[in-house]
Amino acid sequence: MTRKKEITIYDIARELNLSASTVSRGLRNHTTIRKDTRRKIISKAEELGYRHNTFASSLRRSSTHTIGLVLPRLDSYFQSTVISGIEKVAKKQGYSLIISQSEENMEKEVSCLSTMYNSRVDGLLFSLAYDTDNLDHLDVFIRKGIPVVFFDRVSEYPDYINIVIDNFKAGYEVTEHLIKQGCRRIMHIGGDLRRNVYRDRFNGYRKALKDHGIDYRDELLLLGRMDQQGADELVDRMMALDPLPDGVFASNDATAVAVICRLKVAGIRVPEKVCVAGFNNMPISTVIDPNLTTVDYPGQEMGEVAATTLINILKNLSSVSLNTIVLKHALIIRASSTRLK
Amino acid sequence: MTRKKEITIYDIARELNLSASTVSRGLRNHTTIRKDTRRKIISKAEELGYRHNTFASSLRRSSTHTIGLVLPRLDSYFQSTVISGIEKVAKKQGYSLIISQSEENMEKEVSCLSTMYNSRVDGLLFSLAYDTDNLDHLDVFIRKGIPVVFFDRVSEYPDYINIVIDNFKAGYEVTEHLIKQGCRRIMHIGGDLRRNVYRDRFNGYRKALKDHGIDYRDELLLLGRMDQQGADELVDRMMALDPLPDGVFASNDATAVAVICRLKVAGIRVPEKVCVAGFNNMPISTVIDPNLTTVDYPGQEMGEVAATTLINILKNLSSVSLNTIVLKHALIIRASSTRLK
DNA sequence: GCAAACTAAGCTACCGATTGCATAAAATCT
DNA sequence: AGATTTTATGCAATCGGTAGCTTAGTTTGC
Repeated sequence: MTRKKEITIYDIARELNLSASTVSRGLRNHTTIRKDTRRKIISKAEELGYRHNTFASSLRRSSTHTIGLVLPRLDSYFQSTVISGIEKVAKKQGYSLIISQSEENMEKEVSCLSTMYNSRVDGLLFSLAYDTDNLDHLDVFIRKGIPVVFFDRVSEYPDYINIVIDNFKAGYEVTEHLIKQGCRRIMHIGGDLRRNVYRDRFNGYRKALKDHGIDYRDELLLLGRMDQQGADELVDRMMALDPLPDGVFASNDATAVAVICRLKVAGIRVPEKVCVAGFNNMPISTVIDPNLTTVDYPGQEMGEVAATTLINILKNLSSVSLNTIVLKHALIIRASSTRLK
Repeated sequence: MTRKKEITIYDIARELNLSASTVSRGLRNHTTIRKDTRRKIISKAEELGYRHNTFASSLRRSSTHTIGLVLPRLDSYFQSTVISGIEKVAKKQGYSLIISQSEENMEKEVSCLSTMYNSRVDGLLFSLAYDTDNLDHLDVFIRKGIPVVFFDRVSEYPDYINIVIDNFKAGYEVTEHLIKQGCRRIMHIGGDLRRNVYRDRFNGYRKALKDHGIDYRDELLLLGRMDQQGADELVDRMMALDPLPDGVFASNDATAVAVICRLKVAGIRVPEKVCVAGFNNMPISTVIDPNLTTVDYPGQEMGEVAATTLINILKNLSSVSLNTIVLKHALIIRASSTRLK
């Protein structure tokens, strides 16, 4: 390994007959440095191939210019759109991003957070794992005054900032739409009700039923992990019902698609016999035949808003008075739930 | 913001009447520290809520325990499986991961790399943007002896380590399969031939044609961006052909799916009239009707191997003699290309 | 019983950028 | 011109951990 000596501000200072302080200030566009001195410093820095030493700087200023991101899964299209949004904003604002996945597991989540804490992130973006049931692992962040912004799977505590969509309303809209298509036995497939996204959608579903004079029935509620494997099992349980539901509102598109596929295999027609709706508006929703009714969820935008919010707090640009930011969603009606009238 | 003072090794040292060096060594399991001294140090550290200061340590040791990852896109299912693999290994090995996307654009790629360089990553994992046509931006890494491991979209230079699958063979296999299904006018849809993945698959396609006595025809080659929008345009161009091809080998599943959807809309039956095959074995491939023939591409595993390889180099565990690691792929034959015999 | 060898721990000079305070030089005022 | 302000720069301490060299204390060897 070639180990070439690093250029420091001292090297630049020596070459220009200046002090290190001046060089340091010059590189950071300090007001007290004359313009042409600054120019000289910057061009010399380039000439020598200087690179800023983040560690020395972080050590001195005890701020790292790094944002931590902890989320349930990396290998999911939805999550990746969120990350993409976060990364774009962070890059533009000059923040580094370190990422860790909890794999939907509270224990791993705790360990991710501890890594983030030890990496001294300036702030944290956070989406909860499936089974997290307390937030004690956030205490250290609070105690140190490290701001935390939740997105998507947010916390119930009012101390944190949350970026969400109106899951209750979205759930209501989907259910109401199914009712208007003539469905009366509507099944809801969701995840752990400790997670706001699932709970709120479920509550929206219940409210819509109630408002339309339909009794809620426990046997039409199916909860479980909504990933690839989980979906199969959930669909098994659905198919075991007799009679089958005449409408299905699944809390994500992957599960809705699994439902449609299974119904098709069983020779049950969608939407004539069973209307199906999903959630998230993933690319898959326009590939499945019939195309899937779903809720457009602005992942990329959510990432951007979350990152922007956090960075504004870090830069003290934002009064921390805001608590929850609600992004727009949209019900997208497609063939899987459309019965011609 | 509460700003509580950080605990340092000096605090621990004072409390235990030891020197900072001893504490530092004790925390790192140095041999010259007595076992019970070490125990005392560690328990005192926990008691006081000490956390290791990475910056001070990085500054002193000029090594960051951080891996940089630069890839074309974050909002892609395939990429996210790779990232997931990388993250798991990095976490297990105690490395932080910082991630940046080039958005398929060489200019941004250059800027990502410069960020990575300035963040002083210990090593770099790298997959090329769509239009990158030289690697000058890697020079600084080479000069500093920072190891770089390519994956998926790799470089042609022999100085770097590459993690790939055998794209040539895979392309050959797909094409040969289509030929065996009776296709004679086989279209190939791919990306920029400067990228190994596209070039190799294309060459495999050509070779298979040749080996089976079919002339290669330029009009049956369609190159372009293979993302969501790009796919639509490519499919437009395909549909303009007269006569249409009787087989299509697309270099990713998204494009293959777009092809099938368009053919279906046009009332052209798949696979009876046109056989279609994709690449990557994304979840979408089992949703499209008919299910898509494709090549299974081990994304998660590729990420794991890339990260492991890099970390082994960083730890000097690996002779750098290895140059290319080829992972297994698998042709997965499904209905979209199966004509009953 | 005393020198040699070994153990365990301490001393101190870094790593490189930052910043409050001091100071020199130049500009402005009286 | 001399006093005062302003502007531009330098000095030196600091952030917290690391590692080479020393040293005090203990064990082993003859």
